[in-house]
Amino acid sequence: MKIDPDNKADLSAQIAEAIREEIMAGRLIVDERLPSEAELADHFEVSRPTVREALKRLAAQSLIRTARGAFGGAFVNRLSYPEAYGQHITTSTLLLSMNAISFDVACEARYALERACTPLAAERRTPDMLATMRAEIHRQGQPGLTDESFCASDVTFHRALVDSADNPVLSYQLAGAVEAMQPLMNMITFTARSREAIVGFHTRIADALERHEADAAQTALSELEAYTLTLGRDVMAARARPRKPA
Amino acid sequence: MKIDPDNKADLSAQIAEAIREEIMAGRLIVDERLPSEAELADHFEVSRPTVREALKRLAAQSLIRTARGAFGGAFVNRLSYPEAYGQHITTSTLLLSMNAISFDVACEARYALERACTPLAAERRTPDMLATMRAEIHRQGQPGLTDESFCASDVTFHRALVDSADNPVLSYQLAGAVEAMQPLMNMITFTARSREAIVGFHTRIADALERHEADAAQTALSELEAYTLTLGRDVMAARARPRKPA
DNA sequence: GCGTTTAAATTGTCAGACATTTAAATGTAA
DNA sequence: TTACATTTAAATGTCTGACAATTTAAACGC
Repeated sequence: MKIDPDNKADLSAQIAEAIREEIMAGRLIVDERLPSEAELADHFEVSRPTVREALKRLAAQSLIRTARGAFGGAFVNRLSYPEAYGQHITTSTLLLSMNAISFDVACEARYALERACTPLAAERRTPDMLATMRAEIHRQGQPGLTDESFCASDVTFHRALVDSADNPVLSYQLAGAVEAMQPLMNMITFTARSREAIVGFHTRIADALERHEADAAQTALSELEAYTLTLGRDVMAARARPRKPA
Repeated sequence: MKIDPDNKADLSAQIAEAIREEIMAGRLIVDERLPSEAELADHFEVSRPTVREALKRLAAQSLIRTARGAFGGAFVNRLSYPEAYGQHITTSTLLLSMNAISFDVACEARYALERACTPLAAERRTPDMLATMRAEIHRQGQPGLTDESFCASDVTFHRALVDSADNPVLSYQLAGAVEAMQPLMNMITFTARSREAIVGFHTRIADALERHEADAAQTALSELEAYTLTLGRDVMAARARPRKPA
């Protein structure tokens, strides 16, 4: 780890990249301690603040963690699921919100991925997960619920559906697709009738999973997708129309 | 954006988090310029190096970009697909390599997600994408190919399959699942016979997509999954057995 | 009017210092 | 000997002040 040519880019970025590659390649393993900031500064022939900026970059990606005090320092961090979830959700959300992704495209991706989980979920769903889904369905039927709370409950329901597949890698990958849709969904006004319809779909999905019927669950999911699409399209059409209606 | 209580955590982490929330909430919009480092230091009542560490954290997540010179500064960055891809792949790869994820679990997730793309890919596949798949299949049949190159070609083939669904959000989400498997796949020794089998599955998939037959493609994918699983299990079993066989 | 120069603003980097935290080593008393 | 308090050393966290490099806009000269 001593590559630093006559590059023009920021030194801190180069140093961060050099260390990152060491970690990605497995040459720095989990919980291994990096040299101290002073030693790194000496090694790369830069000042300590520059090294620190590089380390902060790595810390922001959860690649390292730091500890103060004697025998402290920077350590290669074991990327935990919560950390990975958080980063994935952040990235996915920003990607969708900043790139004018159409509601249709995001919706299609989300439901396609969720359907992928359904066969596994139908096979492995636990009473616990079913109870979570039922609870959220019940919450979604409450009259006083705000649109935002309804959306949040919707996310919780779908996450339970995904988690029912009992595959942490799948849950991780899906987290981005499901959570990133929330800002888009939050723009929708859920009327009493549309809520009723959605609760109906959710109930069909939960029922199907309970009976281990993957196909029925997939069908319900597809119909929910189609229904969501119509709700979203109305919103997007209204948004595209700048002339405000009185 | 002026929240900084008597928290114990690093100031640079707090400041980064405060700015990150502004961006995520949309209160700082794309291409908007942040205050200069000096102004931020003044605002948060910290020194400039501390502010800089915070900004580097954000830059590492592609949330901001910086420009030098007059009228330079830090700007909210529009997260591009390549940047999002890169971050997602990094995170996914590390998550798998550092958490003792079983080959089975990773494999199951990957193929479940790929099957989710198949119906769309069968509908929308372009001659271009088919040509890419055929080219990779041809490469995979070359005799002199190293295991690593075979793996790389495998990834390219599967990415073409995913991209055929013509949904950038789907491609982005899948990138993590497909690419992160590569280190695991690289541990496998692909014999001539296993390569022949895999090429056979790939050909069946490409043929099915060409004929717009989603079901046939999914079936082939499932069989490929099962076959990959047996290959992977052999490797993992050998790894788990420390007594070296002469 | 146009090209050149100058100035100003801003990030990038450096040096050195002090503050804070942590764990090990040491010392002390029951 | 054991338990507890103190010291010490190593490391990160933070600050101050300065200079370098870069980029744009304005001033200037022709």
